Amino acid sequence: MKQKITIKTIAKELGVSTSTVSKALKDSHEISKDTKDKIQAYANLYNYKPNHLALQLRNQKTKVIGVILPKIVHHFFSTVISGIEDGANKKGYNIMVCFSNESYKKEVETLKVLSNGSVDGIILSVAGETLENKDFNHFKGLVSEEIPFVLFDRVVDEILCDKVVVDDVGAGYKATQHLLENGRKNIALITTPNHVNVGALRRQGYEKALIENYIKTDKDIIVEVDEKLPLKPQIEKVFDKDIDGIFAVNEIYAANAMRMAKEKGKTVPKDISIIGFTDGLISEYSSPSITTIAQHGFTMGQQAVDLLIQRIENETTDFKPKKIVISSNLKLRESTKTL
Amino acid sequence: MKQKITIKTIAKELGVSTSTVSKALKDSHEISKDTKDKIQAYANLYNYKPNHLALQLRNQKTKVIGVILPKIVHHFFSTVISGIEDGANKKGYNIMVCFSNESYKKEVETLKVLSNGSVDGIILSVAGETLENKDFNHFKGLVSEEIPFVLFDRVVDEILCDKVVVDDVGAGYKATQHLLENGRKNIALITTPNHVNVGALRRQGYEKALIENYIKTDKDIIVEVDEKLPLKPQIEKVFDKDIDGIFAVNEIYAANAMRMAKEKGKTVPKDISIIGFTDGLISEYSSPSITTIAQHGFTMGQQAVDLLIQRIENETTDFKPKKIVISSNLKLRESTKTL
DNA sequence: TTAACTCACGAAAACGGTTTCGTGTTGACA
DNA sequence: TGTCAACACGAAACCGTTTTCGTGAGTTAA
Repeated sequence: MKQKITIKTIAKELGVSTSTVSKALKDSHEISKDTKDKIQAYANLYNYKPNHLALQLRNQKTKVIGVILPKIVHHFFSTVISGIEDGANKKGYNIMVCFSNESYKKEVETLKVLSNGSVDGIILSVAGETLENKDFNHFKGLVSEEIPFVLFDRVVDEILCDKVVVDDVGAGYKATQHLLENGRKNIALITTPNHVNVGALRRQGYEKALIENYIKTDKDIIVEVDEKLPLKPQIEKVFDKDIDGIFAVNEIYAANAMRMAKEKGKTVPKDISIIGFTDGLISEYSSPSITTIAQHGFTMGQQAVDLLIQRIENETTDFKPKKIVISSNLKLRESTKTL
Repeated sequence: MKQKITIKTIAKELGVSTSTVSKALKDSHEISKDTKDKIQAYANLYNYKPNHLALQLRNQKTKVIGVILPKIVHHFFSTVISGIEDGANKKGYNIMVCFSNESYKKEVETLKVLSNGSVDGIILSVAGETLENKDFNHFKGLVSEEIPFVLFDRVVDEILCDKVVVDDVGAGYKATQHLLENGRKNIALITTPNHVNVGALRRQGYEKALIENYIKTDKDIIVEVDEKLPLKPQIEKVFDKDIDGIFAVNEIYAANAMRMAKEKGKTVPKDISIIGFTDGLISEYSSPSITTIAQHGFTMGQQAVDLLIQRIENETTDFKPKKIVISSNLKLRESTKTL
């Protein structure tokens, strides 16, 4: 890289002190117009840019926000990033994005790297493996160092920090209720293992809706997908039973359920209604298109970053963690159309 | 944030100089075992972490790579990010991700922010508006400052820097050829306006294949989609003509074409074959699933970051820009199945 | 006994800025 | 003519770390 021009070079060239240059560039009243003009002209000519690192060191802040996600090639998470970036940008922050790839080890390492002063605060959604392990010491460390820290979507209740989540129970309830209102009685649930808390919460909503409608939950039509095994046979299982509705806790499961329905000679939504989660492109473009719960990822990202920046800038007097619950809503499409 | 422990605090507490602390923490032979033990124990106890900013300032390098993309909620781009992050991580770099949102102005601003020393190098895919404007001065500025800079996918030939692209012409050719081999004769093209160079290149491949097969290109069955107008009617237009194949230059266009085919009472792939671009989830989960050109975004990201890091670390003797062409390949699915 | 050498550590500069606190020179006013 | 304020600028400290170059004390060999 070319040798960058610094305040020192300008000072030397123009025979003034660095303080004068610094002040002149900030248009300080302390400096005479003549000198200011001369310095500013020189700076412009040589395209002077203040070195960000030096400023960061002096100001003890980086104006950078660290974001750690389990994965990126995923509609919901990329939408959230988009919201975070938008919110951050409006307040003059940049974002540094890292991925845990659902791995506990990588999450710990990444957190360590980011917490050494590279960023002013961190936004994170917990890796799958970490949720499984239930080892949250790395988060506790962060909190005790008082580094501003916001969890979103996949959160851990026992960590005392700001959080942004969707109303997963309510969403599961709404989805199931919608199927029930469509006259469906035997509603299968395709969900994640219980340690993934969002899955567990959505399941609670599902069960709540069933109970309110005096329907017994039937373990045989509930699948807890094991991500390590092939998806298809696991989903196929529920089709052995007599079902007329499916609630899947994410888009991929929903799309696969739909495909399986077709293979089994069932028509959607005539024979069977399907509802998914996450309003992604698959749901929109599949045919029939899939009714889903919209998660408002963009909003979540914005809210998360707003919370974080509040912590960063307020030198908060109020230490009580805040929790924002984003309400989700149903996006009606063809897969649950009443005939 | 809690007051961080620094080398200075340690030095003061232990009554030694900062240089001694620094050396002790690096296990320097200059320091006696006793002193080292004492200092290291203290550092561990108080969880000392060296301040990254100070190191960056001293070493004049950040170990951070800036990435600027037109958008993120997009399968291809998120895949590329994933590849970049992977490659960067392996070499000990982090990535700072920003978005131009297809806007020229934001691209210029973001570039300015990143080029003030916050990053060691930049990877970028050009914003749509910039391609339209053809104003590339901000890139030229970067290059003349000799900041390591890699363009990918949406590149500008006149900028002298490393580049990573897919073989768009070849891909367009392969796609069209495949349709021709399926016995299709009247192949529509749904593409972007010509200023988006990837669209233009894919079109070249399309035309080349037609010419080689002695088929006249018919302007009436080529749509240049205007992103500012609703997509559907623009696609509908080609269905007025007698077509039996469609090559769409991206996934969204392909999915919409498929939907329109259905609306028009045409069966895919019996009446009409459809082929898309970008191997995303829509193509995989649509039904019938859509044959596409796989773009290998992950590989592109890795290659781009490898090129960049070479530039950053080699203090390159060889100033000649490199261009890597990633060859794409056909992913056969149902939408072009021969019956 | 003295020169030479090793050991263990400290002082200071450097990275690129900002900011506080002088300070020498004017000019105005009593 | 003496006093004081305003003006325009510079010196130096500071942010946290690394690194070069001393340097004093102790040890060894001549």
